[in-house]
Amino acid sequence: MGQISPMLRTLVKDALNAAAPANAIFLQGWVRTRRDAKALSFIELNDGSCLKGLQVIVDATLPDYAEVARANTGASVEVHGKLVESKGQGQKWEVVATAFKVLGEADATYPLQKKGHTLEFLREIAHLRPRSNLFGAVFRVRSRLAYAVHQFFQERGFHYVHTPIITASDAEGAGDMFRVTTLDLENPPRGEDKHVDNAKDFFGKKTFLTVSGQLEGEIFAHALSNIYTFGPTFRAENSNTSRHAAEFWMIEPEVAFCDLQGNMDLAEAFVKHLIRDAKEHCAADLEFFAKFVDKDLMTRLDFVLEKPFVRCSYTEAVEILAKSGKTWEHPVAWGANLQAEHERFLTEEHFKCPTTVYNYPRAIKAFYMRQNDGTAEGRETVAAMDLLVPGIGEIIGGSQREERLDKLRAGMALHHLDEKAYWWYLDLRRYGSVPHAGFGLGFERMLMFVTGVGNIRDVIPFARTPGTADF
RNA sequence: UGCCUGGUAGCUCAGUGGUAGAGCAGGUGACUGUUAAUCACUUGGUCGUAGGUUCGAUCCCUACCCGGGCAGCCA
Repeated sequence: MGQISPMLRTLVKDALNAAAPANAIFLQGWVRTRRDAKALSFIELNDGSCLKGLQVIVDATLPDYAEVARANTGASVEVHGKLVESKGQGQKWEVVATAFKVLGEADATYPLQKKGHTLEFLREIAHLRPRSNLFGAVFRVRSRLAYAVHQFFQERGFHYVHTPIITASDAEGAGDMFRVTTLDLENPPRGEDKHVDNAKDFFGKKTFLTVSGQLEGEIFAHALSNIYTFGPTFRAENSNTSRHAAEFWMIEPEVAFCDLQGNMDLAEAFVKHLIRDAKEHCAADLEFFAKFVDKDLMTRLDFVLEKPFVRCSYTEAVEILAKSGKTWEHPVAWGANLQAEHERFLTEEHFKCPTTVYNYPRAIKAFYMRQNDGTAEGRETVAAMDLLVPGIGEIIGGSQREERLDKLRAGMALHHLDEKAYWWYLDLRRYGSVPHAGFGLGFERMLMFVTGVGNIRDVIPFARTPGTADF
């Protein structure tokens, strides 16, 4: 790895980082652009190993020179040659070819020409866009951060739990679910009462794609103490925004013997770890984003790394919003949910910093969140938290969970949930219950924050949004 | 789902109530250690779909389809 061999393929990344010239090197990749001169041709070769390409010189006297005419933008090629210091400006190393071969041509219909394309157009060619500078960089960062997620938790003694993708829990309150069925939709089996007989379905009951692994995660936190999940999640909501997708990846740690404070500490450390890791391991790609996507990217990332996040209770937040002198499209009142405009004001204008809002009104939060003790009549709160970041809004949502059986049952009653469906969840409170807490981080939203890319469709390889499931 | 906005050449866009242009890509040629190379010439479009208004619609109106933005829902 990282070696230059005359026989084995060398990655462009390793060639560019070479310490010394090499008499023989072998490269394979795709042509980004070709410039022909009278006596030679210049070919920029990219293989996705890094942002930059490697300049290949093919002399017109080379027996293989006829191949160069076929090496248009997008073609795949292989090159044997010498790695030498460049005679031209703009790059340290270049390869003088001794043998040159086109493996797969790309004719004039190749859509990714060497010019600016809109993100909208590139989405329509999602099978080719990873070959562009921007998307190559985005998906290298995505890969690296997925690794960093595991690294962060594994180094802290967390165990990775694979929670189910198909679930029968149909009321977790996290959103509308996709139905999973093998029934014949044209002619489903029907019972005596003419209703569809779900007992005849594959699993013997109604099943769905998961909206969260949290409840199953809690089971494992009650055994392995510190766990996390990292997998695909599905929401059947008709959301048409730049930060919602029907299929996205979520990271959900769940920690036994942990309260809301510990949860907020973990969330902050986690976000900072991911940013630090991207800066360290994806420096060239981040510089590209800073240059072409978001001029303020580096300043923002540094700022987030250096500053402690602001923590602000929901009640304080409401007071700040009420006193701001702003006119709100959605009125500010204790008991109402904070709207995007409110969250944006807090994190972008008031605090100008990632902000964790905690202790939300009980009535607007999920049944499993822990009821805070000693709250005023009519102002009951739960130990919930949302981490808001400038530009994106909510990136993390979490809470301390209700570990007391009687309080949990009261919460379920409040939300009109059937205890029978949650018998195993209630059992966790019957047998060895412990205070515990966790959160969910939207992986794509984190990627948007780290890359500056403004649309969730552009940080996931093949986006699934309402009306679109191509590729 | 609601509101707003757009759909003109392969791509990025301009344009006008009298049936259309530029840049890039493509083609031809010139030139050059070039670097989104440069220069000259050149190919290329039933102006999203269906109706309507009008002597006449790419332009105005309506509906629909598709893209995008914002909001709600949330991660």
